[in-house]
Amino acid sequence: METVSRYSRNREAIQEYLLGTKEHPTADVVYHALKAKNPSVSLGTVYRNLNQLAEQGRILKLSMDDGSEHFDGNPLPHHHFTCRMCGRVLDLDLDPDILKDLNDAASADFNGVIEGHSIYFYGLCSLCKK
Amino acid sequence: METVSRYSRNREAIQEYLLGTKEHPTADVVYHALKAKNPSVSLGTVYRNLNQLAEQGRILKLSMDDGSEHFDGNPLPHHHFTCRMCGRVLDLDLDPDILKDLNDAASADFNGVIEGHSIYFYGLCSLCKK
DNA sequence: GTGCTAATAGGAACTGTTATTATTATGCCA
DNA sequence: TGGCATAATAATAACAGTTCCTATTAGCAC
Repeated sequence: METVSRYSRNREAIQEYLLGTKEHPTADVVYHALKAKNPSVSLGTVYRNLNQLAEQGRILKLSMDDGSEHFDGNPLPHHHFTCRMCGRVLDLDLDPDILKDLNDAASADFNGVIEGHSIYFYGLCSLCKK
Repeated sequence: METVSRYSRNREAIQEYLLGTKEHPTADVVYHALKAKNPSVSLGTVYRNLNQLAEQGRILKLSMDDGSEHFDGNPLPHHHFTCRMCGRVLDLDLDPDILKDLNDAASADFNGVIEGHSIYFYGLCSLCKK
């Protein structure tokens, strides 16, 4: 079921929007942002393109602990933090050595193949800790 | 909004079911298992009690990467692995030292308070890797 | 340009979850 | 023990987020 993907103004706009923000918006937020510039976009289009971009590895899809999905314009492996007060999602970089140790430790007495992991940190962000 | 929780046959049955399985079922799976013994249970009751048990820390609620929620009768901190072929969720124990390093590394240049983390490993389980 | 097909808008349909309501059951206290 | 306040329940309606469907529009190879 391989489909060739043609140019699409909406898909471009979605990726641009994600690249231009440090936030990690939900599909709905992206939808409203796009709608501000082009009122005729459809929510279905936003979902289709977000998922397509994520499948192609051009953006990241984050499944948060509360079940909601957020999107991240930075496809490079990195980690995330969610504030339990305000719900904001922030980037968080980790020492690569730690991560290697982590996969090694997980593989230690596990009988399958560990290909990767997702880590979500939680707590209070700098604003909410006051 | 504190409510005292009384005894409930259904809640007991739900917890017993979770304790008696090594699987990590979804609410729906729990619902069908309970229904087999008592056809009059309602899906709403299952959700209410699963959430209540999770809030009380008597079970764990797992938000998987695909957005689905699974429940785990073992409330002690441990980690999970999801097979990308069959979708099964398995337990996975990690060296506590690694985890301490992980939180320390995350706290290093972060301005808020890191209270904890969830880690989800993925790959192929022992059955699917063949 | 013509023709093929991906992308689209709009809305219906679907899924998982929560809220509502009337009823039943638990457990305290006289 | 019986009465009472209220938690728990079953059934179902409502809801949110997401996917699916159909007719139409737009990229792009020729």
